[in-house]
Amino acid sequence: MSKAEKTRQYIIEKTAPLFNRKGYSATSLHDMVETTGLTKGSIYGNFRDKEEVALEAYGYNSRRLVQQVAEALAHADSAYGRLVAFIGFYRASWQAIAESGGCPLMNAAVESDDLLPFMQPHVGRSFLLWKRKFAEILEEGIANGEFKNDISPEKYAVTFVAMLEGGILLSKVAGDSSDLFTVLDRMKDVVDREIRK
Amino acid sequence: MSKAEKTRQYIIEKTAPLFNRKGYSATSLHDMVETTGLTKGSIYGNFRDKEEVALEAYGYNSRRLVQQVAEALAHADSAYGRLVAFIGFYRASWQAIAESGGCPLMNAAVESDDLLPFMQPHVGRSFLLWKRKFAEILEEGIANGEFKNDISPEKYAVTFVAMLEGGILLSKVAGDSSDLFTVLDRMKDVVDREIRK
DNA sequence: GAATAAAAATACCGATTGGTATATTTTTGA
DNA sequence: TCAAAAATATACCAATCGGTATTTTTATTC
Repeated sequence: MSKAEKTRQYIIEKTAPLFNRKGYSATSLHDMVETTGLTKGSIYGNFRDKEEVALEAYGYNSRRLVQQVAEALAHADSAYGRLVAFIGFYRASWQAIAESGGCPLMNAAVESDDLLPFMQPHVGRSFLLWKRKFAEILEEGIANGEFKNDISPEKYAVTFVAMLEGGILLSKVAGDSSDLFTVLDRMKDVVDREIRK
Repeated sequence: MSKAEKTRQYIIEKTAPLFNRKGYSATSLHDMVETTGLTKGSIYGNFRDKEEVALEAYGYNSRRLVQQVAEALAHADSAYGRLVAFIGFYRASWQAIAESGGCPLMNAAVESDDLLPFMQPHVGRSFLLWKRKFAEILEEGIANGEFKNDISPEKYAVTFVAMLEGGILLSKVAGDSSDLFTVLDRMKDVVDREIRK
């Protein structure tokens, strides 16, 4: 990895949390200079413009979340176990998510609709992947006989993602875990009562 | 109503959609001047600063939403009818909400956490009222025998608000009503199967 | 280790930001 | 209708915005 590639990665990793917390348009070059300890010249030597840094930072933030979830699911040895681990992941890391400024997908989605049009397709893809992840686990469980075979994986996936995002939003606003936990409890209930055989 | 009060109200009503679409910090004085047709001098003659306009605009946006929902519920003559009307309201007006930049509560919530600290308590109160509205209908239905009496109004209220906000988010990102409609269908199902006697 | 290439720092640019002091116009009440 | 007061417009301000040309420093390669 060349020097340039290293600093490029360094800039992304350092600014990513900032972009998630302050927002992608509200984060200024000055903020970026401050948190990286580099200068504008250095940043613009490695990136075309602020948009490019923001886009890479969003990619970093969303990929990190996906990766963390993947790690949480790695030890589960059944579709049911993976669903429970998914729910457990959010129970365990809601505080970290709240402190880092909330769900990166939701933040970028809300900001991107009129302010960051270049980011919108990326956010759209992230949400599709997110729903797919849920749906795949459900399909797997149906295929191997863990789950009832008359359920719609796509519809449950949409409902679960909506509940998760809504729960995160409510808990962030209230500054309290209880609303998200209420939603997570409900999700666990639905899995046990409606999905699991 | 004096001239000043009239223009004050005029400024709020004209800028409110703009704040919801572009965001409260990204909307500039220039934007405000453009959409109102007034000048900076006139705006600053009626408001202390941009924060004050933003706060009033948020109040206007959230109050308008509450009022629209209240109108949708007005004709229902039972707790069940009000729940169905609530769900129906979002089915009928999702496009209008999407075009106006999304749910004003969600937008302000996402932006306020680090960027608009002065707005956070107001948003928190809005969500509390939102949850209360749902819970009240559920309590009413339990009291008059429409609904099962072993359900928790607060927990169902939290779950419903989370589903709604999450569904709106998914549909806005996808630019398509189907995800929100999936969630609304699910809510109707839950009401019929778990809540209604 | 010197020459060269690459990366980073400095110093600057015009445009835009939120905000204000002052001048002008328009309401308003006698 | 005519002053006084209130409301609006004009003209300006310093600070910050994203971005760039140029110089200086640091890596790299022979």
